[in-house]
Amino acid sequence: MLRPFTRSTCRVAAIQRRFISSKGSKLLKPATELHTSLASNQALAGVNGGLGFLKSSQVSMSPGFDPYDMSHASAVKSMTQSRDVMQLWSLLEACLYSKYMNRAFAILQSLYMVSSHRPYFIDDYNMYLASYVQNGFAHSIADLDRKLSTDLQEKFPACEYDDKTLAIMIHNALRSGESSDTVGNSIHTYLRMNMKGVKSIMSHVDILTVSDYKALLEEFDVIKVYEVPETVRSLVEKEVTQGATDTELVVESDHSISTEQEPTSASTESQLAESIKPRSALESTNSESWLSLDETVKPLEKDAAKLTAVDTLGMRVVRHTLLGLNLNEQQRQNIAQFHFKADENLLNLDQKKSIDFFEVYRSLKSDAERSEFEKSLDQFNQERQRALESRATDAAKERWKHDFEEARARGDISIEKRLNVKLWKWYNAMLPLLKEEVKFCSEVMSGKPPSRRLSSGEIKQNKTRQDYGAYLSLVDPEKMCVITILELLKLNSTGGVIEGMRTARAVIAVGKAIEMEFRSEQLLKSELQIFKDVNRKSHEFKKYVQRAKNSFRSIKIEESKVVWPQAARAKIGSIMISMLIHVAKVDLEGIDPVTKQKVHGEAPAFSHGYQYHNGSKLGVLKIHRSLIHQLNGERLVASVQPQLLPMLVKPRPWKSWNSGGYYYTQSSLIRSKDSPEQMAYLKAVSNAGAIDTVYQGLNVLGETAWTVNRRVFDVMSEVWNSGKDFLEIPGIQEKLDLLPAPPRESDPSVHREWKLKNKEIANKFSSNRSVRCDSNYKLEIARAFLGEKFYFPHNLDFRGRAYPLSPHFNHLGNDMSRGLLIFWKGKRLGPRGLKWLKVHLSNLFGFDKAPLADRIAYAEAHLKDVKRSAEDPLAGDGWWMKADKPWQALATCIEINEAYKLPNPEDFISHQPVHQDGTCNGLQHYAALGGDIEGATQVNLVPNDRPQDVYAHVAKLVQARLEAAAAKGDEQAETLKDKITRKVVKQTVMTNVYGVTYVGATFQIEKQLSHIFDDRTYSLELSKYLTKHVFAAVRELFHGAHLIQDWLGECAKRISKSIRLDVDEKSFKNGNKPDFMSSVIWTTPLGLPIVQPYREASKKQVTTNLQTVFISDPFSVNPVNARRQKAGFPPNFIHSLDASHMLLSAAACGEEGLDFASVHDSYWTHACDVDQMNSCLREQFIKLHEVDLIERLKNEFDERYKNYVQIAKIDKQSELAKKIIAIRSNLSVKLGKPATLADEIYMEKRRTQLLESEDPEEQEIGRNMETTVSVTELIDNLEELEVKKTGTTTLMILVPMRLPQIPPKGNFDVQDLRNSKYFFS
Amino acid sequence: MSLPVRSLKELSKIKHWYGFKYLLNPEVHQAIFDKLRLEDTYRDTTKFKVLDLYPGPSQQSAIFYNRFKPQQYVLMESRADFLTQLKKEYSNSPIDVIEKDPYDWSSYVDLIDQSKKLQVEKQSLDHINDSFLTIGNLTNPAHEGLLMQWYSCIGNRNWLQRFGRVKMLLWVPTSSAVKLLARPGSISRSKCSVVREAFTETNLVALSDTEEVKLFDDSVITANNPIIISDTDIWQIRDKGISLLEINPTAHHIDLDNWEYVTKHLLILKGTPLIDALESLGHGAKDYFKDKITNQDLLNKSPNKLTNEEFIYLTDLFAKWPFKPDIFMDFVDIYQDDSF
DNA sequence: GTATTGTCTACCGACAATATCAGTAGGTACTGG
DNA sequence: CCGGTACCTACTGATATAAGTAATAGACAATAT
Repeated sequence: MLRPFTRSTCRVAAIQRRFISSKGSKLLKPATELHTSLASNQALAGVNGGLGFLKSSQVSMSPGFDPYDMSHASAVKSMTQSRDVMQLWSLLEACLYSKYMNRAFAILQSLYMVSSHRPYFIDDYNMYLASYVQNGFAHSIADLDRKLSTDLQEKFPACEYDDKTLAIMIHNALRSGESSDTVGNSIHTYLRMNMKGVKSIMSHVDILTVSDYKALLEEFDVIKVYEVPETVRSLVEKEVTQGATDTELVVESDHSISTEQEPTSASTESQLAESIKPRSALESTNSESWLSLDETVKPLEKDAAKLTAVDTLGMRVVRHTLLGLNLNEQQRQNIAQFHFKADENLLNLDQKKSIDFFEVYRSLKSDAERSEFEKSLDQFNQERQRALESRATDAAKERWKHDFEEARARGDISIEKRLNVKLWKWYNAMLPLLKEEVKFCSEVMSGKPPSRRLSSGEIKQNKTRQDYGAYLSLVDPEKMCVITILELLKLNSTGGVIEGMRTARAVIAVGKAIEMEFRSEQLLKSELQIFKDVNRKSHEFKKYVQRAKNSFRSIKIEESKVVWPQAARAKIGSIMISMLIHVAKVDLEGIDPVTKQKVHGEAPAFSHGYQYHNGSKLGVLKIHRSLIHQLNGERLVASVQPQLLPMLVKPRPWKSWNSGGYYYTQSSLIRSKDSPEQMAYLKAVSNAGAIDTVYQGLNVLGETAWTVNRRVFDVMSEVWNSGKDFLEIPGIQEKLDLLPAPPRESDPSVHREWKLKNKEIANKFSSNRSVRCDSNYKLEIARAFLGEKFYFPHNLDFRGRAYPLSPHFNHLGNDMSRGLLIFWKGKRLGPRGLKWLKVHLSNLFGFDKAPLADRIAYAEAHLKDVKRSAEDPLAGDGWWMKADKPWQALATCIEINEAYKLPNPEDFISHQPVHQDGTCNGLQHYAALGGDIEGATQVNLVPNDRPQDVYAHVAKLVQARLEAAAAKGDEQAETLKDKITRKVVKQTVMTNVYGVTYVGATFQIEKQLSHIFDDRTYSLELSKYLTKHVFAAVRELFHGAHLIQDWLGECAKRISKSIRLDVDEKSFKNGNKPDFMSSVIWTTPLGLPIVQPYREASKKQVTTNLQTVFISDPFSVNPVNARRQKAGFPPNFIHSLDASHMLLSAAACGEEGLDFASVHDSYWTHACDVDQMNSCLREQFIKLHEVDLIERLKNEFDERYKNYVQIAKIDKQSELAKKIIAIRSNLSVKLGKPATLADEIYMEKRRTQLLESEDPEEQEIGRNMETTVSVTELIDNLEELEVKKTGTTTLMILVPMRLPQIPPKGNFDVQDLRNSKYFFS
Repeated sequence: MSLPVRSLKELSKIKHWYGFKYLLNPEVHQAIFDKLRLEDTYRDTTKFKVLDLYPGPSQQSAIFYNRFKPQQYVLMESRADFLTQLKKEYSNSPIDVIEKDPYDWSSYVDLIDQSKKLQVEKQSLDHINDSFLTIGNLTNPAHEGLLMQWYSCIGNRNWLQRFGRVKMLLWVPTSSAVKLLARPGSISRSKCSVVREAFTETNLVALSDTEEVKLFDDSVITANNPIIISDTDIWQIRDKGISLLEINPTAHHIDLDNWEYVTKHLLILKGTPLIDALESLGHGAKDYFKDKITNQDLLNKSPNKLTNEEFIYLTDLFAKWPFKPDIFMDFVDIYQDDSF
């Protein structure tokens, strides 16, 4: 086919178009004048440069912050140092929180020795000092003054105090209790010492408390109101103005120290509650309309009438507001009885009663009411969220205790049988053990000499205590015990272990969970510290406090940079687990094999051992059989990390690379796989404020409120409780029955068969169990969130794709999870909405390749089925179960059915997310990049009457090829030719985008063909043959796409095989081949820098209490894995584009007020908003692809990898080769030894340095310098000189790294897709 | 009739050795056979049958045949480069060339049970089978697994060992020989050496002259007094040498399932005193064994110092343990992802 | 500097081998000059 | 008092482990000659 437009002419067209659209744009050179580098990317930036690419790529281009951005030696050094610093930090932090001040000071001294860290040292010192003050080690103002001056003058002379230091001094002075004069004088001095102004000192809200500010303002009058940071200003002002006249003084019973105050009695309370009047606006509507509810709202559990209301005042307000709404009697009663105390109503993890907030919300009639309701709910949820993130472990413990005591009270004989009773016993046995260990540790840590002579074993033990001791006293021992038990139960049957788990995973998981708990606790504690004096309790005021707290938390989280090293986690975890192993016992009953008598006994519940896999040992932690049975039936929702559940309030918006998501848990914007490299880029870009669009999009995703679809949940719950398998949920399995072993003397092949079969059985068994277990989690989480309003905080994978942070239950999950989720907010269907809902149903049934009208018709034709399915899902033929995605289909059936119950179905308020999916989204982006029309048509970029089905089309092409071959007498073609269905090729076409290899595809196709042909060898042979045709067909159809794919792969290969000029000899350790260190780095259109994390793994063994574990060291400097870099780049690049598209669409939809959710290439919104979303996403796709992204990528590469060299092979006889040989021998003479590749590189480096020098003379020298590289620059047809084969006649030389030519672009115009109905559908 | 014996010079032209190594000096071969005194075992050559696995260049096969003139001599070879040569060389000779892979268990079923090209006499377990000998070359370290499986077949009394105690002469990498011959207390002591001890009497007949010799226990060298083969007699020697093992199966009465479980697990912690290592056998194993074992010395021994007798003793205790774990669940099935 | 041998084998979310020993680096105590 | 040396400890890197190698074929990298 003729392709009249080359890429460059196309570029001219694009630029001209832009010229028209962006009037007055200055910088518009003709395309031919565009040279490499960012200058041209500035021109290319065009409309979408504003998205962030431009700024970001400039930021990330400046070297220095990335460990790989320097010579090898310094990289190693810096990485080693950062590892040291990280370890020291985490130890320092642990010591401070455990109040090992001496040890902390010693660590501080070590940190001080790390030279590269020196500039930041003051932060560490401040942390120490703050803790020193907080823990009451400073006895007087003068005392601390003395300490500060000795420390900074003698111990750390190169370190200077900063404004935070002063804030700490001021805080200390204020809390010293010394005479007002003394305090005042000191404060004066401190304020005068400021480095960046008084305001800068005052900005440290994490040090100064509200009462500090107040004192400074009022009592001492040394600061002005405007110098108080904004977030606390309102608090302080309020306090000042309201002063002591405030009658509303109530002592807050704070949730984490609630034991201190007894709650007020119920009677006073109700009086108080009475005194607070509901909003007048609501009062007016109050009387008339509580009849308007259609149905009675059922409470979740009726009981708990005995519970007295003991909620705090703030919550009483909430209740009162709620009662002020239009509610029916039942609802009123529920609310009146409801226990509005946040930490007693985390979620209905227990069988406690709770209110179906969703039902209440849905029954409200006016917007005003709804918004009032939501306001109250949100406020309530704020408290609950905090309680949830910080108290859930206690809740688990309480439950065990409760079960235990209940069983004992009842004199239950089967008491031993109950799981929770056992757990409670273990917990009680473990606790003293742990406490003792903590005591030993603190003795060791505080450097106390042992009271007696120690055995060598004890000395050793104490040595290891040095490693983990500091971490062990951070979290309340009770919590640590609970966490350990829960984590181990959670990990049952993971990692391919039949009745247990991998030790390595277990120890790390426990360590991590403890760390998480520590972080939450730490945040809470410091929050209490700061706000402890704030006790004024007006409704308004509470809001200020809330706001101040939130911003305080953000500061705290952003500030914390420490994570426990993996090794430390493992060590802590192993300590905890060994203790548990030691105490946790189960009672047994068995048959003595000799006497055949029944015997009773006791054995550890957990056992540490090993198993082999392919000759490698694997540490395993087995759980005793007798427990396994119990675990199967248990609801283990408690063991879900409470910090990672869906949130009851809107996630903290993303503001920087490490600030966003949960409130008490730090999460990172990007889930980097131990890649400090990408982190470095990310921080740089984030600090430069270049990725705001990313945050924007991500925040839209986080702000979408969800609730659980109760009707679907009820059906699922019923099915679940039956224990039978249903749809994708496997049934309960009693136990694993393996086949009996064949007699020893049977043929080895028989033994082998037996082993394979057993493996298969075990595999099936454990996969079934894990699926069932996972479903259990989903259901239990869903149950806990019934009637709740919740949100999913998101972050990104390393390519920028968004994922919810909460595991198990989220909208990215399987059909079951998705079927359980609906939008909290409801929207009236309207005419379009109703249509889309029908389309959605049809899509869920797999009827998605037809024109929209047909799909609507399909749904309409099945309205009767819909009705039956919706009204009695488990009776009848279960039509909905036949759908591709049955649970979602059921949810949709229910909505459609409800809608049709109304006189006008369009009036129905819909909560069902309706999906619009890209057809082969990867190929869509490829087609847009390559501009090939045929490909674009196939993936619906080109407007068409009916959607195109790529897979069917490929199948057709293959069929045509086979027919042609068969006609020529090809037997295999003849056999295959009428068997090519869509399904046969589907997987291969899909995975083609991911770079599936010929071999891989062969297996895929074989899997399909094996359904047709019985003979395995034959079908394998056929599939080999067929794969060739499928590959060829795909290649033909997506010609442009493949050229791009190849180009991307080639770029990645060259980059990952390129050498920086400032490598040093160390990386040349194996002969003349250096370690290649450069990974592929690019910037997405939104400005997100992506670094492919594929490097050679370097794992090390870490000794723990149980065994050694194999852990990768994130701070090692490893060469890249060129193969993975190459194979991964094309799909990763495309995914970075589809991620950009998604985030752009999210942001756009968010701006237009739509609820938006996405599963990468499937975008969801309310039925009535689908049209609007469709137009948004098309506009954003166009905006994204208006610029020639490939060209821009090349420019970015050219700039980033400028001056890199690569190795090439040329003919030894060529002129160039002779020249180079001559230069080399010259160099050798000069060096007095044979010149190596490293020497050549050094020479070239020298040349580029000269060329880039400021000094014109030096530049001149540089220009005249001849190096082995410079001579190649003069050759134009370098590529032609290159020889593929190695042999005696070839010469290895260095040439500048050059990227291949961009393939020509076809003439598909992305603007066309604006009118493509089926682009997403 | 005598078969021609190809010389080293001739054979060194072979390019592909498939990672195997062969002794290619006829004189040394003769010396080895002198030492082995096979005539003592196989007195009646009229019923003497030999199966030669992976004969490769088959120099040894020819020498063997010429020397012993067995009633039947079968070569089993699967590797194309060797096969063409073998077929050419022995097409009109008393030697049978079987084109089957000795790796496949089915090859033996075909050869013996189906096609009946080789008929082997089954003999009782009170003596070494005097009519059947297996010779083989498993010198490719990558195929060590097969060697170990053959060893375990001796214990199982299946495969070729179903015909009684069939002697085997196997060329193996010296590294494997070291492992197999390790005595209790040796640093190289591992499960396979316990297997050897349990099921066989294995002698080190000859080995190439490499540094690895030092890795053997002194007692092994003194007891066996092996012939040392010069580097130059073996093609592609590099630094990894080969050894010839004479394997004489013995009779045993071991509860194999439990025995395997116990030895396998204990030898993971081969340097840990038994008292601690035992706990890895299952929930509460330490407590159980501690009560049962009265010999304190045994409890303080580490597994790598245990003799097979001691392992059998432990196995016996293990078998009698009422709460012993399910030994057949002793594997992990690695995550396999098959959507579609 | 080449010939053979070894290692992969579709992207992401994701989740991991371990015991033991030899050799070495580094620190300490002791001793002799 | 100093340097040197013997001795000890901690750390690192290498090696063995089990024992069918699931299917397949070709590129590419690593290693040995």
